[in-house]
Amino acid sequence: MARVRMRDVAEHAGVSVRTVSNVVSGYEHVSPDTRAKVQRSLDELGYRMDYLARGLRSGRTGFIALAVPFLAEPYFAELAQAVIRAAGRRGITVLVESTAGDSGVERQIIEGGLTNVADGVLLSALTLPAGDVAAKKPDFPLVMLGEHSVGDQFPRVGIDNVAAARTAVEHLLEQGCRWIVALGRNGSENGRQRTEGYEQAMSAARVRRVNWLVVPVEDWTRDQGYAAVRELLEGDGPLPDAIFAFNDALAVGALRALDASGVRVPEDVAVVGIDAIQESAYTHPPLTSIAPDLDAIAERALALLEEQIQSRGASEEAAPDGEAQVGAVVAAPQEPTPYRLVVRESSRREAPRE
Amino acid sequence: MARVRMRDVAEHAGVSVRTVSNVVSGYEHVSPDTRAKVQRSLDELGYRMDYLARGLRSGRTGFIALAVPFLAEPYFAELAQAVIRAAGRRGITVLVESTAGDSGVERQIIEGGLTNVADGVLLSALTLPAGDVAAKKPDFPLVMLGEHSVGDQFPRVGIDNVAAARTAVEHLLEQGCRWIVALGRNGSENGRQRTEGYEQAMSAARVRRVNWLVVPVEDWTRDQGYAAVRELLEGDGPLPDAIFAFNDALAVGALRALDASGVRVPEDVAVVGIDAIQESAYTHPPLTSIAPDLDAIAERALALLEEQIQSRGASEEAAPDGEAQVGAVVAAPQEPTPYRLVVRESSRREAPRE
DNA sequence: TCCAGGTCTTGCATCGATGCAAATGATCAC
DNA sequence: GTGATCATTTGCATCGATGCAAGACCTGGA
Repeated sequence: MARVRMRDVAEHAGVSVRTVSNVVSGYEHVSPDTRAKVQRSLDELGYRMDYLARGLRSGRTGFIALAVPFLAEPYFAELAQAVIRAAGRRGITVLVESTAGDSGVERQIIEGGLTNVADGVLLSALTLPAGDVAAKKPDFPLVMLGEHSVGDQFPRVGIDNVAAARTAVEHLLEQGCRWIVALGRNGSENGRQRTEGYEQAMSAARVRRVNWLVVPVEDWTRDQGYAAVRELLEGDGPLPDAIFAFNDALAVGALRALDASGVRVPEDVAVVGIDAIQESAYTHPPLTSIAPDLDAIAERALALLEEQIQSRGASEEAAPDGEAQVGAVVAAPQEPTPYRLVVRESSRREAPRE
Repeated sequence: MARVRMRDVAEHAGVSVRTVSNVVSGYEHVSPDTRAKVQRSLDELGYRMDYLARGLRSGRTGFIALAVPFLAEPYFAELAQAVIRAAGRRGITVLVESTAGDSGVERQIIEGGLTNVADGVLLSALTLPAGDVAAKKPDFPLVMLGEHSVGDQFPRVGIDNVAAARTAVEHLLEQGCRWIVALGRNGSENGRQRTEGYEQAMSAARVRRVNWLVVPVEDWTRDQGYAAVRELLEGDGPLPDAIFAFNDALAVGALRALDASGVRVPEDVAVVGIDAIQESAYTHPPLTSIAPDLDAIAERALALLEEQIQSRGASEEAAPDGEAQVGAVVAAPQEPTPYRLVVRESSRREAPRE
């Protein structure tokens, strides 16, 4: 059974190929009779659109690419799920790429490796050096997820990392914690911002500098969190009051390390994370975290991307060989998406210690 | 900057379009001179292949689709990651679909909704009724992941669910457990098989029937595991010895419920899961689980799929309007992929109780 | 009766690449 | 010198759909 093409349907129904196309695409000026007749042939032969051919001719494929560093990291998996769901509502199919934190792949994407397969790209960059994005000036629709895009050349969707970190730390301070360790500083922009939020909150609360501590890690993974806290516990000094982990994976690792050493949470050390991944409701004890609104992120990212996709179509008409004007269209800076503080046991203290 | 096409490169290099194509695709009979010249133009103009056009003409896109029920479920996320990695090694790009456990979407995929965008499909079906797959006889390359494909019409890759369940239960028996609850029976084929493995092990160990218990759930999620165990604990009877959860998500929920009720693991109740998701190494206590070899699954699934893809190309030549012969090509039943038992604290008993 | 203005339908060119087979040119054996 | 062989390069048709614009047909008003 070879493929059924529009031509086959057209012959079967006794109309032209173009008319079949009109029926399929829902063109309005088709007589009810013709439409019914064609529809019958369509069903009978089991016609299915060849998306490649349509994409080639029309310049739109109905696909977008989503690039995340590690799909196996819960946060990205949940983000991907949200994007896929939101895209489904818009009739868009998502092509998921895993860049594996390799800036080579990320760069390739920036340079348009997926253009004309995907109408646009959602990029959750991890390692990409700031300069690269700026330098490349991609000429296709692109929206950054999570990270501040340096120089704000492209729209970016995500929470305010500084504010989110500040909220988390303020919560710990409200619980009476005074000696709070920030866990997770690394080379990323995101890490820098969350560190800044931590410092703002500590500073505003007039916590003495000797009680500030920023612990570096390589990746934001459970095992790095575990290893870092393990090391912290092996020192002979007194324990901190609380740990603010830059994401939940680190927090999960921290909880495990504390548990293994018999440190009580939250009585001895309170813990807070960011992301509110599903797992965080099931840790021991359940983890307090900052919950970004993933659906809102996905929705807005797609809206922005579609905006770019449409304006691109238009601008290419207007200026066949002009400069890349994509960025300009969406010059308006985006407000950060909302987040919530989800308070669970890991940070709840009956009566502040101090 | 409009797109650079082969034609542009050809003009720039002073050769024919076909020669450019030959250089790009690595055709061997191209003189070094020409190749170098074309390559220079390619680089200079920044040529990038239009995959749609190539796919349309050649019938191969270099994409495969991976359909999983919930991408946000760690097991599927990790599976997807493994598939993406393995595909990357073969120069294949993966299109991830989330069927959301909706058999409508699954059926659509079976019926070929993605054909000629994807060269083949890897389907991890969840809800799809047995009959559907059998009835539809898809005429495109398809490999099932995880589930036994009913009637074995298509190749299927995955562990032996019965044996894996048996291994898990045998481990509990070896630890001295006698009253083991199986948690997770539901409508799925997978659930049936794991129940069977449980029964085989219990039966072989001559455990009294009164100590058998299979607890049903709707989905294999943390909250279902939590709710089911919660209910179990609220009964006034004595506690079971152990819980065998059909997957790690259920086990995580179970652990949380036990923890919340002050039941000690493994002293009071031992717990074992299946999947060995990354999270399972960080639970309280760390969870014993069955670890399928995801890389092996991904590798083999891709190998089988490529085999089908190639043989399809061939068979279409041979029999332009013949029946779907895809299934026949891979008639040889597949051996299950390997798995390991990963023993952690949740099931380790110093001295058996009984 | 004729034309304007609308609906409905169609043919042809085209998107950017590759399959096919033939043309060109070089090399070699006889 | 001549035909055969092989490497190299090319032109043309084609994959399956849509953009475009014109053609066919119908209606109602002058």
